[in-house]
Amino acid sequence: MSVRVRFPPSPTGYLHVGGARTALFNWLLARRSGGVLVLRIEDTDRERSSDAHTRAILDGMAWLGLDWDEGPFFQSDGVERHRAQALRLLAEGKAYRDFSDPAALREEAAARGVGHPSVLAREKADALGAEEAEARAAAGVPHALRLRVADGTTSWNDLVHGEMTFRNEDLDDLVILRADGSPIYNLAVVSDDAEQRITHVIRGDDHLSNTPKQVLLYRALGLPVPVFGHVPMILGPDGKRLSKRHGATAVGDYAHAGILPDAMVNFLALLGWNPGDEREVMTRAELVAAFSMDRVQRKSAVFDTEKLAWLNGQYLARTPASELLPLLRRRLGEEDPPLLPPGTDLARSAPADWPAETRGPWEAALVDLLKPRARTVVEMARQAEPFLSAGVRDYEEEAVARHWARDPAAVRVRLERIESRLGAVAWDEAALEDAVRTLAEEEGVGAGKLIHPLRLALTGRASSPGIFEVLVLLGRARTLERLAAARKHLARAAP
RNA sequence: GCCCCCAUCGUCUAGUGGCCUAGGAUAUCGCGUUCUCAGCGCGAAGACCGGGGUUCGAGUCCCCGUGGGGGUACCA
Repeated sequence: MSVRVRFPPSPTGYLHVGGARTALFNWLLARRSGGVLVLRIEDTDRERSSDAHTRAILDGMAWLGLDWDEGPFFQSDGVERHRAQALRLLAEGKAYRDFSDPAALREEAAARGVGHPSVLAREKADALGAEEAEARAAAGVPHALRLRVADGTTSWNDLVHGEMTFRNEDLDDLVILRADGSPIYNLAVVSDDAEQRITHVIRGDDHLSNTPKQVLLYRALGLPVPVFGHVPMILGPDGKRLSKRHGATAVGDYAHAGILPDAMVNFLALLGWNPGDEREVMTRAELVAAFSMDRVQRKSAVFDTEKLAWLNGQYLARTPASELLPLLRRRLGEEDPPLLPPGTDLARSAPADWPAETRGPWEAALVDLLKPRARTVVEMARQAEPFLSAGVRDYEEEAVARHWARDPAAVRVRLERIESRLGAVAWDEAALEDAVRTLAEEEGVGAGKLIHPLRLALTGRASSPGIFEVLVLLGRARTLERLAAARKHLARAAP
């Protein structure tokens, strides 16, 4: 029998990382086993569900590269089936009508010290008798339907927790159909999972205590019980369930923060699972090949954004410039103020004297320079800034203090000498490096004494990619312009 | 309250009775490479929640406690 798994998000919000991880484990299992992943939108909570949320979730899946094989199905399309099954249970005597008022029932249960209100509901139903119940129902008296849970225990063999057993007395005579005729979640899920012939239910362990109820429902309905696997939840840094107050929890937030989908998938896979060896940076194919439910952790995991950032940095360094370019371009447009007018090509920021014929596209060279030292696309955008603006916007205060302020007059002279050397030298890394180092020797100073002030003059910052690479990327004309501007700035500061 | 799950470095984890003076990764710190930053290389520091058992031997099995999490709805 081939594996059929499902991912059933509620469209009551965006796709959050916990959901994404559950989706990923299902996807991994499906792909690993050559099975099928079914996407089902559980939209029965009409109040909170919306099409916009459904789209957001689908977008999140698409971004992560998690494709599904069947669906999306909508749970709301199955309500007639759910209702019919509830009624069938009633007809078979496996469920009963509950005419009581829920609030009153709770109060009475509390007053009498009865653990479960449903035992009262059952008492009342039994006292009422089947005939009277039918009469009332026929008269249109509103009532819910409850499953009659027999004594005994309910067990299943969980893929991650092993043998699980619950005492039925600790379970409710759960409502399966509300007084308004709408089916309750546990019934809808069981019905849909059976309808969609789901063989493995892989979900968060917050569903652990729903499972015995669902097993009871499968049995009552005479449906095959799937295999269950309850994966641990994802926690915030404080050890509490991950939620909005921890900051970014939506998958889209991470896309926006410049995380690559492959990195996110890799990171999520490692949250509660490991391949059994010491690999960490793994491609999708490697993840699929290595995945197995029996290496899923039982303990919940803290979502560590630092490690995500590290992993993302690993991916950035390995991703070709051509793939990063569109992401960087979009991000540049999102900066405030935009570093690049949205929709514009990055190539238009290239210096006029860039020799594309020998060095290839300027924007690709830029990305290759930036990507090894950035952990996110957002960082790349920030580091790209000095290469995009017409001139240096402002000189970092701290950098000025360190590299210029001590002896502005001397710095000015040195910049001037660099400027005159660079006017004539061939514009490639080796020649530039030679020119600068030769000058340093002639001046009798370490190369750093030239390089640091030069970096500040060209980028406005104390740190950047290697200075000679920066020079190459800036081109001669811009370099000379910026040097002149820097000298002017220095002259104003210390005439 | 009741039911359930969980418990190894700050974090993600390896570990399925002797291979553990507990391994890796990240984060932190130091050194090196070097024009800065990042990276990379090397190194340091850092954990078996507590108590009882079982056993020749326990991080590994059992019990209790403690802590954390989930559930307890005519929510999903």
